[in-house]
Amino acid sequence: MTKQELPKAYDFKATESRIYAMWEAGGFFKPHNDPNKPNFDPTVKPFVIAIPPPNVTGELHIGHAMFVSVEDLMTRYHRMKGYSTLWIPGSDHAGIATQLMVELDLLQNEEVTREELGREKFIERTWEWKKKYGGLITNQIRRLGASCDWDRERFTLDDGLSRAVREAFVRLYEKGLIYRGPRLINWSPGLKTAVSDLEVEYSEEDVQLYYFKYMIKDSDEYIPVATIRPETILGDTAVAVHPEDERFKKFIGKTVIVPILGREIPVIADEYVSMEFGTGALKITPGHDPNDYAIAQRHNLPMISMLDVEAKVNENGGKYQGQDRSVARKNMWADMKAAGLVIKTENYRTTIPRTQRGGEIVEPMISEQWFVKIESLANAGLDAVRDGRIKIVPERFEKTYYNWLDNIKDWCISRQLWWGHRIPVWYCADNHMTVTREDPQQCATCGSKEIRQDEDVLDTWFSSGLWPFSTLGWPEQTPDLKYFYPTSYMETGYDILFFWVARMIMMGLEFTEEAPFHTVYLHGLVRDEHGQKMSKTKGNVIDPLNIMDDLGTDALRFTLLVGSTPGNDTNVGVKKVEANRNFANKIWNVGKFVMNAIEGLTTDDRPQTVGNGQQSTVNGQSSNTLADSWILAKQSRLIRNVERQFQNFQYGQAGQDIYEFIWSDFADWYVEIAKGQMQRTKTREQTVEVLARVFDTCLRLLHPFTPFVTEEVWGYLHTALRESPLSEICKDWPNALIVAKWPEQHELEGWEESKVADFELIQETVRAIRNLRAEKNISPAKKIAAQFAAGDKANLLNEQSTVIVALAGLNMDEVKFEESIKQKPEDSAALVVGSVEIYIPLAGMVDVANDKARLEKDLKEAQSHIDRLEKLLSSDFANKAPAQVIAKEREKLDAYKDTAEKLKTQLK
RNA sequence: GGGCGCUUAGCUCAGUUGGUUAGAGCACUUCUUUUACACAGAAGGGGUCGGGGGUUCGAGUCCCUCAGCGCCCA
Repeated sequence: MTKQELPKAYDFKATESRIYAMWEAGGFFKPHNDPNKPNFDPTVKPFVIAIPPPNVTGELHIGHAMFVSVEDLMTRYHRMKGYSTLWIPGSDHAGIATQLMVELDLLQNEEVTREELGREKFIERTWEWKKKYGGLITNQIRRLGASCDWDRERFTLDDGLSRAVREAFVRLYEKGLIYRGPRLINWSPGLKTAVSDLEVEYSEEDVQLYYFKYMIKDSDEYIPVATIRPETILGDTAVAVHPEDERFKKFIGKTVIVPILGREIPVIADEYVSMEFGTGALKITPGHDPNDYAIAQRHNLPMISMLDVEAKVNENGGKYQGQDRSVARKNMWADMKAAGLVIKTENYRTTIPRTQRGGEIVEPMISEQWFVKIESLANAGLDAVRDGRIKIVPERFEKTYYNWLDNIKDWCISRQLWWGHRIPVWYCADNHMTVTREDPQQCATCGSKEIRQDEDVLDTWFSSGLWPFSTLGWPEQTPDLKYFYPTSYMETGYDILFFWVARMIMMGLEFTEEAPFHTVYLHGLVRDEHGQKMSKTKGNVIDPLNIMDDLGTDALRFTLLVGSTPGNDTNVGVKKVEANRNFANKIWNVGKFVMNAIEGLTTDDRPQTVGNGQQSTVNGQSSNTLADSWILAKQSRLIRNVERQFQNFQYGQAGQDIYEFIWSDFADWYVEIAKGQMQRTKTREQTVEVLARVFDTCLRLLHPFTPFVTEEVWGYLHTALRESPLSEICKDWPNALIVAKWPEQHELEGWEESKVADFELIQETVRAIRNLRAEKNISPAKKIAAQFAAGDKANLLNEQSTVIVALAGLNMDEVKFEESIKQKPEDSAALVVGSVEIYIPLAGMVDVANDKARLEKDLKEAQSHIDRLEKLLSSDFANKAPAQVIAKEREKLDAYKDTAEKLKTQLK
């Protein structure tokens, strides 16, 4: 495509997939220094991120778009900085989610259940399903521009990662950190599996509180008890009261009768019981309540399970056996009412535990499960953050992290599922356990060949916890592991700090004796434009795929990255994305302008005086125009700011600053001035050079945010330059922006401040005239006259006359710059900008009263500043503030005084 | 009950070593299709930074306190 044919608007649809394919084919996503290659240099610093693996069953949602945007930004930045950069992609097997999805699929399409199919066949089918649909999410991640090394893609159920899981389990077991036993766990009756504490969510709900009588044995007296779950009376093994409770003290040690069942249980005293809540007496059901479980352990009470795996009443429930827990509740309460044991019911609001998936009520149950002894692991995890080996950004989450690990309980890692890593434990007929890395042929204890493997699989998070090193080949000491581990950043949402980050830290420290990363960066959650959580039922879900279709990937990425701060939630609405689509278009069009400028150059444009002009242009000296110097100084400041912000993880602010510079400084001012400068032979080439260099730097700075449009435009820029008299500029450029060097910071050279100040005076002057034109409704086409009384700024203004004339729409032949004007011109409007007076002759258009009002308004404002500053400078401020700050304020005061004087003269 | 966060222009948000009557995008008003861009340009209106107190020469920015909203943990 030649440049003349470039469309007026940026066409992201025709660009994105082509650019992505170019990057991938070019091998740009791979670390430039690869330990598996012969020319490997171990001294080159790597930068590594392991992707938070999305569920293999998943489809892209806005949360994925967020983490991909942030991680790709980090990756691209470090790649441009010269690190050997590796972003490892992959997905996890998502035990429950995937199994459910395949089960549903089988049921709907073949009317066959998992059980009918059998375990082996079912797993085969799940693998088939994974192969068919597993690529969906990774392709969607590609669409976001993710620059990860797809050759190193991993899946938690891969052979290598499965070996890592096996190794980890056996090591922990051998160390005594894994045990099996009956414990109270969270049971999901629908899924018929244990779930971890973290997979339980609590919701506030309205329920009934049931009051009833616990009859004292051989007596008419009773203890009133309140419960929200009357059916669990079937599993009661005690009634507890507070030891100081005057109402019930006398019953302590006595026996009460379990309603309907007639079992005899003791009345015990425990300080846990709240005298204020309910009736002040508590029924104890250790088999189905965590608090009761703890009390029962203190008092050596028996534990009764009264529910089966489907949450139906079991053989311990007498006549209610076989009834669902909710049915049993109704029947039980009716029977108790008939028996005269019911006192009352009332409405009550409490938190109900529900499963993350499905939302059914979780049943605490005593069950035989596998656990990781967490205390020593947790302590190691705490130390790593406390002593700074791992830094969490933003810092406040360190407190959350400590708090969680300080109170952590043993981790239930077994799941009664089929899809996952099967627990590497075998049992013989005598129940000897054999725990090995390789599948055993016989029992390690008795040699029996009759062995069977444990039916359970491991929690998906168990394998995810190994992710930063299992993906690099652990437990093998592969070249990748040696060079790329520990990884650099762990970037993810704060909502999985516990689920995943903490577990990775614990596992990393345990198995590699190193922190798996030195920095944890947590981003916020994405909400809708009014801060509401996105949900399908609310209908406020933003689908990133639709957004990318409509507005482009760069626009989506920029929206997610800018305007948010680490760890804070971000509101995203289509309006914002549209604004950023416009920004991409701005880049495109500025690019078109710069390329046209380059192509318009011929070797004849090279003035004799410039000679080795390149040098003088970049450092803003000598032959540069004021505008050249100004834009270079501003850009230099931008680079320093962006660098500082990247170091502090202030990506949003960095993006905003770049946006601001490109749009407000470069496009709105420099480009407009460049149009004039390019008309004069003397400045033509240097102007094009500044345009090219500044724009090149802009594209580099912006590339990690909006990779597609910047890569595309930079390609055109590169080509245009190469074929121009300015080809020297791009002699060191690589083939693609993605691997171009990140702009270097330059120290201030001393000239910047005054050039910027001078230019700003020009800007204010232009604005003042434009303002007047707008006020007077002067047609933009009409060139007007102007007279300047500029005092010591007369020279400056005179030098910049072409700029002022062009931007303010003046007629060069009717413009005069003087130090002062003796006679105020008749019939003209007067403006005051700092110490500069401007007279615009407006034959017939002058509205004396109106002008006076405007001048008076200006004077009032200047006067209020003068008053304020005089007060300030006569206060303690003048003694205590730093000299620089005082000087600055004094200068301001002088300027305002000057302005006020000029205004007063006008008003005479 | 403990912890954390938020409260800045009509809306959504920036504002990280405290420096002096606060910025952006969208929305709004007026003008302009000027050969990079109407997914644009120019000009303009709009807030004193939730309330109160304190530290300081100086606070949106630090401290205390109150209120509202949200999140996490128990």
